[in-house]
Amino acid sequence: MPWRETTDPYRIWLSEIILQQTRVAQGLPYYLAFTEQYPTVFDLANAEEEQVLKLWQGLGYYSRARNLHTTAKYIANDLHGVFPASYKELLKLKGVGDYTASAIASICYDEVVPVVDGNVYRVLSRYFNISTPINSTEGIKEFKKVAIEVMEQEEPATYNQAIMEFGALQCKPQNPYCIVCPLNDSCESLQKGTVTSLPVKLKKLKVKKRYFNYLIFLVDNKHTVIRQRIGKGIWQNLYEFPLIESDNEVKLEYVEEHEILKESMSASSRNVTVYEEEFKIHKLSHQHLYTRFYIIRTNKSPKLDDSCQMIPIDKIKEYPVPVLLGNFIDSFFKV
DNA sequence: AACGCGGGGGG
DNA sequence: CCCCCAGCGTT
Repeated sequence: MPWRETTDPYRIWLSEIILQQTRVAQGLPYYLAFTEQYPTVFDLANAEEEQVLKLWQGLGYYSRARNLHTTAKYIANDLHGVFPASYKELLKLKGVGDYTASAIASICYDEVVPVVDGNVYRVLSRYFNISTPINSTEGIKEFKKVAIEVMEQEEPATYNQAIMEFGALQCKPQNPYCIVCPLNDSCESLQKGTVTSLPVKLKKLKVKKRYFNYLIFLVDNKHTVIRQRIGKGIWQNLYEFPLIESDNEVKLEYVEEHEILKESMSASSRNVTVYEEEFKIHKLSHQHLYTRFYIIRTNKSPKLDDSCQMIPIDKIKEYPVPVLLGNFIDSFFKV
């Protein structure tokens, strides 16, 4: 892995942000793209947020990209490009929490601070047979304490990366091959037969259903309308098409009668069709989006509020969009 | 202390 | 269908 070949704090920081809640296989191409496009923290700081989000497109948890950019500007402009060099100071950076601060401090500055990520929770909970839920306040404190106690003092960078890799390759979530594990003679959960039930994690959230009705304007077959998502919620600062969200499935008439469409132009000057009757169900970890796309062909410029902008269709790929819309754009516009 | 936040991959 | 992933910020 390329981030194992450097101790440049910029690259270690970048790799750790990308890898938060993200598998190495998914994050690696993004790491390569970011280091290519932005070789230094100054290059990243000088970019527009929209460009950063575009390069981040598809990786999810977009607050990571926004915080990444904010922190890059802070380090480039206020700290003159010099990263904080301790766990305590790193922790103050936006988007850098306990795990990431420990990772950077140990890998770049040889500080003896343990990383406690999903892998480490699993290894420690099994080896010491600890059933405290890893996502409870108590569990977080308990595992951090244990991690500090058992941490090797000599090579913190190697130790931290090793215990994570041990969790990823040997002490795997499913079907760990304990018979060949080098720790099997002292692993408490293996002795007690609790390996498959550890680590303990508290309840999962209920998934919410939402209905997204996207309006795809085709003005003279050359322009379309998009707007940026603002405020709270999913996909903050990414772009999307004008959206009618509803509590339930709606019919074509509902969309045609909706004020967004009614006020945009007269019914006689447009033609509304459904792209695909079948819902496109986009699954996020906490909500399912039942999505339909409505194609609105017209020769007149629609009157929409100031948050919307009309753009040439051949420029649509320059805007950061969620995967759901990226897939639609690929299949519908074929650009 | 609980919740919101993406998307992909494996069993 | 489920769970998990080199977690963090907000409420």
